[in-house]
Amino acid sequence: MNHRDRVRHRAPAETGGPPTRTVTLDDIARLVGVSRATVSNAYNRPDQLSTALRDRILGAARDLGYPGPDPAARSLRRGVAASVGVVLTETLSYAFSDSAAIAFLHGLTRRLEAHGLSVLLIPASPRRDAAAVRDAIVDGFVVYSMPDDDQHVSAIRRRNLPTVFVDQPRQSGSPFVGVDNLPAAREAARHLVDLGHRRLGVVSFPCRSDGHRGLADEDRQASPTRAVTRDRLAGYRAAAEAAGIAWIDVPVEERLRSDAAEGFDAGIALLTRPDPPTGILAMSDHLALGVIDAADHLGLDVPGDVSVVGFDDIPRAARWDPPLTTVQQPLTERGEVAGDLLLEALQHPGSEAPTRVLPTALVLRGSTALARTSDRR
Amino acid sequence: MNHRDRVRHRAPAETGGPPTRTVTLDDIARLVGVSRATVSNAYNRPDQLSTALRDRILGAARDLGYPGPDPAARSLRRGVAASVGVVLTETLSYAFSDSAAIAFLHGLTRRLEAHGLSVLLIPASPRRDAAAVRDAIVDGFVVYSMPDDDQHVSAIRRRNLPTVFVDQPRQSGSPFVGVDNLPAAREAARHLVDLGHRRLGVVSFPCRSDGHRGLADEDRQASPTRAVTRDRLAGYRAAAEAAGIAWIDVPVEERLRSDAAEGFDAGIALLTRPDPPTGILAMSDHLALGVIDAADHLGLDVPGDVSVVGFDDIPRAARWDPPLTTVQQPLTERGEVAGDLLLEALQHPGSEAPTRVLPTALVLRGSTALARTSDRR
DNA sequence: CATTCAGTCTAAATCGTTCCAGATGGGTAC
DNA sequence: GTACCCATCTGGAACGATTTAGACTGAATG
Repeated sequence: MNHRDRVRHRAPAETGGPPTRTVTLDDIARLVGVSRATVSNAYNRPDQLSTALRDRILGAARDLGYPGPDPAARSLRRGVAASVGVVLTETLSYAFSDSAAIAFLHGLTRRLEAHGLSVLLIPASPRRDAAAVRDAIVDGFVVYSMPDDDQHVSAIRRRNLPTVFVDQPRQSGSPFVGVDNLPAAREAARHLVDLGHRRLGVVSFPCRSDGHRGLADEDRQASPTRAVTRDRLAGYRAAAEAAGIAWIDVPVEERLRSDAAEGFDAGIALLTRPDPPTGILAMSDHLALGVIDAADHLGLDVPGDVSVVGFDDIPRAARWDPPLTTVQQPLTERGEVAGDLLLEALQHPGSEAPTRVLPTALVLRGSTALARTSDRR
Repeated sequence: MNHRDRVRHRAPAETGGPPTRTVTLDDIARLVGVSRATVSNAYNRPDQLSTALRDRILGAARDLGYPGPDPAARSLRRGVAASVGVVLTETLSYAFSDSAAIAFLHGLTRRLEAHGLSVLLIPASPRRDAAAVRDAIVDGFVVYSMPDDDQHVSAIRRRNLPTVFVDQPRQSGSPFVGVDNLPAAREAARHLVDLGHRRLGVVSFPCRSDGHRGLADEDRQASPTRAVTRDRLAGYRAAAEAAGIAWIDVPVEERLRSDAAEGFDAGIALLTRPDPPTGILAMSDHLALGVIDAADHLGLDVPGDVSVVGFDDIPRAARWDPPLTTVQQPLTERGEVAGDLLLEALQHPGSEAPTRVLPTALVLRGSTALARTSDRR
């Protein structure tokens, strides 16, 4: 705080004004004896001034310790941020423990960095207000699987910037990329039914963001706030009912996060029921792998005693013991497509908002098998 | 003069001036008939005006589709960005394929999001210029294992913002967090030597950013640009020479990235030499796992025919077949500490710059064993 | 000799806010 | 009636840059 007016010419901030920079364009201009415009040009348009003068300016800037043109001021004036905001389900750090989210970010950044765009990861946990979204200095947004009623999403809508929605209901006029969750989940469930399983169980994402952990009653199942949850649940149910299984008899264990620990917990809960399921549908591979661990822990064989189906096909799924039967979706590609769509929207603001639905495929591996004859009823 | 000024009062952009916002604070102020300051207060200091007026203002804003105060302008005026820039080795997308980087980001974001800070991931591949760094609207930086001579790093230095350096030489006055790579690597190599291995091989990170892939000659080994590479190499060497092994006889295979494919490639190269090593030191677990695959591919047994030691102790290492002997370092904690240090530096700009050296530990698992008696010389 | 021109450089307007230092005006205290 | 106060609201000066239009050279052109 002491040698600040080594450079500063105006009066020192007296009444605690806004935090001031130590050196500005103005200071350089004054020192060299040229106009601000020329200093600006020295940085941004080297062809607009003689090399001699430019060197003199840049030299003076170095001497004064000038940090270069202030990015905020530049962004304000130019109207461009050169960055893209990303908002993900749950907390920010959670994204780095979820393979699916990581793969998505991998694809997304691959596309965006090719255009020199930075990626702003915005904290958007349900408990925080939307200040971070309002203050995000970005040219556009990517919204990844957020609850429908989330305040961050509505704050983003209000920002009125190009926005790509991933795996959630598309908003009018905004590009969308995702998979068709309902039929994909239905196929997974039908697979179990076809193998003769009649007693099913589900490990689900949260239906609401109220921190509930345990069985989801009819009421909760009625309207999950995230589209992914809603659609997969509906898919499971459709296949079950098509096979004549009463949905009310299918326990749905709701868990807060998508990780193996939660999956384990849910697996224990399901498999220690009086009449335990012989086929379990998990909404993610992380959860499914936890369920397999739980079966293991209880001395049950997978797939001998219980079959397990996941969702996502993360790399680890194929290497697990037993290898996981799961619904494959193009995780990285989703990110790439999201990047492409956003770049397109940034370049042609008024254009049509495309919808890209990516394919899924049920991958049969070792975690599912025919139900025991005795269980088929 | 009709209602066309419902939104914009100035003339439509004629000569392609700066991109203008559709609606500004000014427009709301004019419409409601109050001053700009009052509209600003409606957003930022609700206690400074009557609820009635505030509602009227917010209502008008909604009617006009006002996106809220412009973040760039706000940031300029306030002097705060509410975000932190992160620069990582290699491309941005690469970070999402490297468990160590992911764990780091996990820890970092966990700390930063608790304070409502966003994280700006800045593309800093060696091939790009430092524009993204110069334009980054942030309050501080985190620099993660970058080459010493990197232009992005010098651009960050010039920005003169609080900066935390991770796993690379600390810059004067800046906080640092990392591990002591030299002794850690030395311990890893000594472990092999103690097991009787005399013919060693190394799989290394790049010594320079020139895209070289293959054996690193003496010259290249002399001064790797990244501290991590430098220190680990020196550690391996120290242990080898202490055991009387001539370093010139130890093949160092340099690879571009830290992943299993590169490790596999390097493993093949080492193990198909005329006099193949019986003990291999890899600078990361990703590389080490690739080496194990390579041995497998060649019909060699690990650890029977060749011992392998990794570095990092990523989650997968313990679950591999055979489980990997490796140098454990606190991956997530490094991120957390980096976050803490940066938060501290942001809150107390002038304060002492702390150095935090985290502990490492050699974890003995199944990928290393006694050298065959015939190999011990 | 007048004209054009390219190369440099400058002045002033602007980007969209926030915040400080009052102004206003009605109510309460004495 | 005067003094004081509190709650509201306003004016205008920042914040630190970019950009457009034009001024000033000296040289080249016709």
